[in-house]
Parts: sequence; structure tokens; C-alpha cells
Amino acid sequence: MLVSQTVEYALRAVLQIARDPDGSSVRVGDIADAIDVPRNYLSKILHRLARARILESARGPTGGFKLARPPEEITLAQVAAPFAPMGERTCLLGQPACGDDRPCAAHSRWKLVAQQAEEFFNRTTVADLLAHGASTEAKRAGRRRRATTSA
Amino acid sequence: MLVSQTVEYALRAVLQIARDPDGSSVRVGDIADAIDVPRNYLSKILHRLARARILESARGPTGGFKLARPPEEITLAQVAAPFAPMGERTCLLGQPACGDDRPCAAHSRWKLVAQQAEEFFNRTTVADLLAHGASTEAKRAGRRRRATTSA
DNA sequence: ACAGTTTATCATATAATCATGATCAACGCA
DNA sequence: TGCGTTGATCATGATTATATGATAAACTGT
Repeated sequence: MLVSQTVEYALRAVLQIARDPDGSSVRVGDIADAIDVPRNYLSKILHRLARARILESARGPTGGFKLARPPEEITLAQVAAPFAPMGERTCLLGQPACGDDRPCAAHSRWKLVAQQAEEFFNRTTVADLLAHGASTEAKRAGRRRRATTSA
Repeated sequence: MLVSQTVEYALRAVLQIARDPDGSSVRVGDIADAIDVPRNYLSKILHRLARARILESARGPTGGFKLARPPEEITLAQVAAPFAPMGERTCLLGQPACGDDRPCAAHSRWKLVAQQAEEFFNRTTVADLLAHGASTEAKRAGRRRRATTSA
């Protein structure tokens, strides 16, 4: 697994929140049900995301979580950052001073891979993933529409 | 960190063993000293690699570990396999049925990254890393020779 | 003010990872 | 045979990741 369970949960939760059509607050319980993640554990994950200014939280009725910024401005790297010490150690062989000048044995080959992963997280936004969902939804709706129409 | 500490130790240890000029057995203690990894912990890692037929072990004087095959025939994936359930879960969002046909929201973008990582481990051999070490050694020797000559 | 809802936090549990030290078992050699 | 070397294994512990359940604190609407 290239990302931890927790980061995976965080990504799925943020995506789920972003899917809310009104952009209104979504309750922990609803998110937990929707993405099938332990409720209290998710609560803590969302809280950390709120502290990291990715989400905003509110208590009481009408409370819940929502995005702190438009989905175009939230990268996957930002979502993962509070949980993974991402990019802290890029050397595959753990060489402290590994770099282009003092490369470890795997440096040149591994660098390409690590860079691609890093760029993926930095460049992909929540909106990018939402867009996909929308197209899938559209396809499904299309299928459903056709089926309904034919019935 | 994209690979676990244990996998990192395993890679470094195998590489260190492969560096032995005679291809003779290398003692755990020597490897541990050379790559700065806890001795007993490394012992267990090496034992697992031996069970996985990556290494061969022998006890007693003249004992130690050596490669079970020429370094060209040992991929990094093989070294990592006994420790990491590598490639078990390729879907970033943990969707069980994620595939080209039923893609998750991140599928198309993430697939490229995951594939590159997988191919890196599958295609890179211990010999490839040794080759680098050799060239670096050559460069250093060259520098040293020049310095020595000039002195 | 109060009742109900919701997040925040506390206390705890479980499993995996990472690691240490002691002892056991095999092996080579005198 | 017996001694010293070496990997193999056992017992244990620390730390982190992954949770679970109970309680506290904040907020809404009445």
C-alpha cells in the first residue's frame, strides 16, 4: 500500500463532503455510513483536517463538516499532509544525504517514481476527482434514463 | 515513506551482501555494522529472505549470508515481497472492485503512478544498483588516484 | 432556560511494526 | 570430543496505527 489507511480514509471523506450538492455541512455519521469508515475514528481524522484548515467544523444541530475552500483549491497532498510525513524521506535506501549530487545506488531510477507520486498528490485537486464522479454519475444517469424511458 | 523501514533494511542488506567481491558468505554483524541496522532485527529480516530463497544462510565459522542467485536475477520486488503485501491494493481510494472498467474517482491518474512504482520494483535488479555503486566507486577511485598522483 | 443534536475529547483496546537481549542449535576446526 | 563462532529462535518491550465506547462541550431551536 503506497498510502496509509488513515490517508485513504481522509481522501475518501473529503471527496464525500465535496460531493454535497449544497456545499452545506455534512455530519460525521453520514460520512461514515457513506464511505464505510469507523465513525469515531473518522471523527478524529476530520478534526485534524479541520485544524489543518482543509475543512470547517460546526457543532450542534445543522453542524458537521464542510470544505474550507473550493474543491479546486484543495490538493490531495494537502489532505494527506496532516497524516503522512509525506516527502520527508524520498531516498529509497534511507541515505540521509541522498540527492542528485550524492546519489544512493537507486537514486536516479527511484527519483522518477517518487517525483511522479509527489506530483500526482500536488497537482490533483478534489475538484479533479469530483469531475470524474460527475461523469460517472452522468453515465449512470444516462443508463437509468434510457432504462426508465424504455419502461 | 513509500516503503516500510523493514523493506528499506532488506534492500540495503541485500545490496551490501551483493557488494562482497568474492561472493562469499557475509556475517550478520558485519552487515549490520556496514549499513547501520539493529543486529538482531536484521538477523530476522535476513532469515526471512533466506526462507524466500533470495539468500542462502550457513551457521558456524565461515557461515553467514550470500545471494542465492546472481544479482541480475534478483529484482527489488522479490526482495520486498516477503515483507510488504506489495501490489495487493492498488486502488488509492480503497475501492475493492476498482479497475479500468469500474474506476474509482482517482483511478486513471493514480494508475500511472502505481504502475510506475510497480515496474520500478519489478524491473530493477540488484545488479542494476551494484552497477551504480561500481561507477561511483570508479569515479571516487579516479579522484583519489589523481589526488595521489599529484601528491 | 431547556432539550436535543452534534462535534470534541478522554480513556482504553488491539494489532502491527520496530526493536533488544538472552539463549538455543548448528557448524568448523584443533 | 570439545571449544568457539555463527545464525536461529524465544521472550519481551516500545512505539505507532487503527480503532471503540463513554463523556464533555458547544450549538440550535423552542
